[in-house]
Amino acid sequence: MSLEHILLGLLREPATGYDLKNAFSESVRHFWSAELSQIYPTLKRLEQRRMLRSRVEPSPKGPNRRVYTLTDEGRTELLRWLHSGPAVGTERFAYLAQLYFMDAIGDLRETRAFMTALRDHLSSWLAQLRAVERDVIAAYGDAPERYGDAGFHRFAALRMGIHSVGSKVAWCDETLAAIDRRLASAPRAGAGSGGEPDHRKEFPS
Amino acid sequence: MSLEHILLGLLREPATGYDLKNAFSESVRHFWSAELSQIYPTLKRLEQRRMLRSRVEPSPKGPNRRVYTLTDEGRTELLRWLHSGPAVGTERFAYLAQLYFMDAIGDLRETRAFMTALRDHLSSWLAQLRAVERDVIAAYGDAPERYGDAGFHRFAALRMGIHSVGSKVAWCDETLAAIDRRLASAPRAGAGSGGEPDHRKEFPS
DNA sequence: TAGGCCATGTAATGTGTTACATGATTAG
DNA sequence: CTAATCATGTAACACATTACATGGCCTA
Repeated sequence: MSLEHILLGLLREPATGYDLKNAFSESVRHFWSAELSQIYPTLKRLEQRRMLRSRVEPSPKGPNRRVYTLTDEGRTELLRWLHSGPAVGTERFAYLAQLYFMDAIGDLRETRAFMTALRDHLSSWLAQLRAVERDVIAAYGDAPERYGDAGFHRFAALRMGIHSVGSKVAWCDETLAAIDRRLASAPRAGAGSGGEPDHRKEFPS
Repeated sequence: MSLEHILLGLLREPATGYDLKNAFSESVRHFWSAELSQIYPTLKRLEQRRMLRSRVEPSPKGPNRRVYTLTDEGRTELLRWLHSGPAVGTERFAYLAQLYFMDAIGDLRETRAFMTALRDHLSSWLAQLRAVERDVIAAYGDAPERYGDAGFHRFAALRMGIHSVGSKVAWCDETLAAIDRRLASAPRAGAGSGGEPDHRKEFPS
């Protein structure tokens, strides 16, 4: 399970469940999401397995806080995960599944609306990522190989987002252009004039 | 749940659980994965909700087969899903999480090995996608706007994979180059010479 | 005084994975 | 005769989402 490992990674500095939730909203959300109601039981489980230890402290604001810290076992498990090679092959793209089956609607203008909405979403995401990049470069310079270790790794992850989301925006534009050409030649509904490449055995993504 | 909707999409033609599993291995696997042990109960559930109907038939090879077909309710639900706008915001990238925390190892050569393995994986994936694209173009021409409706949508999904995976390979190369520059200036382990941009509030992906 | 943030959790339900269990037919 | 493919499923467990439940402190 990756959530456990992400929590171990974040807990290299002690934190409460609530703090960790904020870390998700701030930075981690771009590659993983989790709710408090998932974080709390997961922390408890990790403590039972002795990967974390916790103590209750009074809070300056609000109720007592339970602060978790990483144990040696936890640190070992984190390193084991990091050494286990890239965790690939679990990606899921619900919106691609929708597009893949969207011929069922039988009206390409619906596909066009879908792709436009997707493009909007992706391009605002890209704008956010570029803004972060701009801030980081302004603060630390444009040579990430001279950043600190944590900064170097995080900048690399940020760059992947920029590459990947950017390429998807480009794909939306390409696809919208193809849709418009298709609509121009057959403004109503569906079937193009060519053969039906029901390449069901082959795939997208 | 998207698996349910994907099954409804595939069941525009009648099929058995086993057939559907094969559809996953052949085409759907590039944006979703599912095991038989998940498919069978999901089909049963969909039948209970009257979105599918099934009948048992003798099989030419092997045991009897239970063939599922879409009902009107099922078709309606499929269309509802397709009309509900792009399902975004649920993407999870476990390997980015690993990279993000990989400074914990304290040896950049480990990061280099990780990125190399990731690059290998992604570029063989890309090669597969390009091979499919080549076959489709050979069979149906290079103008997808003249494909049939299903083919047009599936080709669009394929193109997203090519854009997206291709951009990730480029990102691996960029990152490996940065790692090598960094290793050249500080061959041992960790800390670069610049500041420590622990931009924990900022993020990747 | 109303709403937001701090801070904790549980319960119910839904979704997904891994392992187990069975057995016929067919191709090598 | 052996392995792959066809074909069905259950059981146990792991993971995730949504809704519920509580309550103090601070700011507008």
